[in-house]
Amino acid sequence: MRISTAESQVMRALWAKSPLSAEEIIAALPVDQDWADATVKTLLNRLLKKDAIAADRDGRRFLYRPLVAQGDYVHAESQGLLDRLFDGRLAPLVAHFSQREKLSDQDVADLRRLLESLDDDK
Amino acid sequence: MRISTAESQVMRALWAKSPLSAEEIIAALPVDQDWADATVKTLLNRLLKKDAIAADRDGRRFLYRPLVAQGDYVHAESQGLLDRLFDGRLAPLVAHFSQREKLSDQDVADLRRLLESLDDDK
DNA sequence: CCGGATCGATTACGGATGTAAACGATGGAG
DNA sequence: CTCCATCGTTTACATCCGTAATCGATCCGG
Repeated sequence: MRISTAESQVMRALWAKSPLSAEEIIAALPVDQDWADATVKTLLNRLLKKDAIAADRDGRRFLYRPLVAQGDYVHAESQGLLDRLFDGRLAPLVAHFSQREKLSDQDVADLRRLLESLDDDK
Repeated sequence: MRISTAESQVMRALWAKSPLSAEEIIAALPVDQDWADATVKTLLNRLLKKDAIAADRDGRRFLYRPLVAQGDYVHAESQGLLDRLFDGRLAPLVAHFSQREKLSDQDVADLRRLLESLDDDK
């Protein structure tokens, strides 16, 4: 059962902090993403139906929490993109970005550190 | 106007080689992706309507060629994923992969080379 | 010159998605 | 006790997507 992009915004909020009430989730969404409350309610219900989240009653309201691990979702999505666009491999994606948008110094530094830590493992 | 995942398979074929006739495109699609001919025709028409490709008459048939540059598409998709899942930054994605599936030696080597070439630019 | 094969164009159709209003239960204010 | 505000639930609806059948024009073999 797939999590759509709109739904992923809700998951995002829950992955950042949970459990949260519907109201809190609405508040936690990016400002530029201004959905009607009803819209978020719909997304919550769809996620419930997909067993991507669970709801625990807390008085008259519910507190929601993720059932799908962020890592699993992120991995599936990322791998899907790599498969579709980069023959499933990571380096070409990084290469792509290094040519288009210059990588930020921050990114380069992070990547460098990452590779070093890989060395250490060996 | 967005290019869907199914449509992107067709684009993939055209980016690899163009112009191609519908028949050639069908042949060029991955074997595991066995669509009815009619399906590919539909996708071609949708892509035409979206101005993602163009068709030039060649006798009784058409030869199709991409109008959208592969780089542009790839960039939009990739950036979208990064924005949705990694706060728009690249390093966290790489970090993610380095934790889950071990990066292949190939990938690591490629990344290392990439970073070195970035150094050279400076 | 005719009928079948072949193209592209048109139409179909169920399910997912984005977006949201309407409805029904219920708890709290007065 | 009653009525409104507030939740979650149900229903709505246009569009997109995946998948494909059908239709109409046209070319080729006989």
